[in-house]
Amino acid sequence: MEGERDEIKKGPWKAEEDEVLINHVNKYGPRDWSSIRSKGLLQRTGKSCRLRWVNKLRPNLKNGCKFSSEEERLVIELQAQFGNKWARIATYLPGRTDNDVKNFWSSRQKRLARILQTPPSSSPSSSQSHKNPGEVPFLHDFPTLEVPTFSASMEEDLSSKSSYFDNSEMIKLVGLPDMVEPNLPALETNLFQLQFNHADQKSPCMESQSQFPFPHLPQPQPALTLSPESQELVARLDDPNFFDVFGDRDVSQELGNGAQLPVEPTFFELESCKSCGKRKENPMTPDSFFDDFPTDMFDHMEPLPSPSEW
DNA sequence: AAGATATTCAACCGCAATCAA
DNA sequence: TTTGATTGCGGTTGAATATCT
Repeated sequence: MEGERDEIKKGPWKAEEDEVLINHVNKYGPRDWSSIRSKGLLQRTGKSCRLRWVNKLRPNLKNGCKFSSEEERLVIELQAQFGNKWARIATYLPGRTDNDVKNFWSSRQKRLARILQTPPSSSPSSSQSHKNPGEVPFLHDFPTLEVPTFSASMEEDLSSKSSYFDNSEMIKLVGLPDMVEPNLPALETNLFQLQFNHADQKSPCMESQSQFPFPHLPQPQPALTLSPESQELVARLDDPNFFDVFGDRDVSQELGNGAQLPVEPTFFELESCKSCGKRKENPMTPDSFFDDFPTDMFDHMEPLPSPSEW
């Protein structure tokens, strides 16, 4: 039985603990984390101390500040390039930690998964409204496929997301039964790249939104090629019927209000970070481009042909 | 107003790399 | 060279909060 003095404290940090940690860093610098406990300053592990410092106490952190559109774009591009190398990606985002990036990506993936998932027909009490009840369910009833061979970059991308999507989940999300490369994140990345390329060419809005200097990114790898099926899917972005793939749900509700067409760069409203902590009060700020489709763009869509005809 | 559901985010864990003795 | 300690990273969890019905 160890005395209370030797017990390791876990859980949320108190202000007093933060203070002790900050004092330690001021004295000795951000190192020797284990000595904090060995000196009896805190009952936290060195690991915990380091994490606290890196994620919350370090100066110049954008704590509580939602990712700007520029940051979102960067994360998406960098993730496509580096995979889930959050620490590396975070180095491109001043004031953001690997944990921030990781959390951003994780919640984003969950949201996408939810959006792309067809509501189970067995849940009529689902919170989704149904404008066209009984319409073609797009994303279910597909057989679970083995993950096929990908290009190198795609393999990495896919394997690195194993915790987010298992194979069958991935297939479901992509919803392309005979798609050779059922890689949603990669596909999404391509969609984004299309958008941003589009924006760069057509709109001055994006420029005006780049209000702070981000490092120049290495060129995205051309290995992110899509299968013909994927390319067709991407090409359908300009097709007003494209989002019929979401089936009969009232997607617009899920996608949020104030949305605009993705090809118009104005869908990214750069959120000010000056008053961090108010982020919830800016519903116009998108988390992803999916949030920025117009709420009524799904109102006049016709069902796509059955996926088997794609 | 209340319960259900979704989202966010802080913090933990395990593992690997690095360092120092 | 080995070994134990430390550090860093990515994945995961769960509580708090927000949103929806």
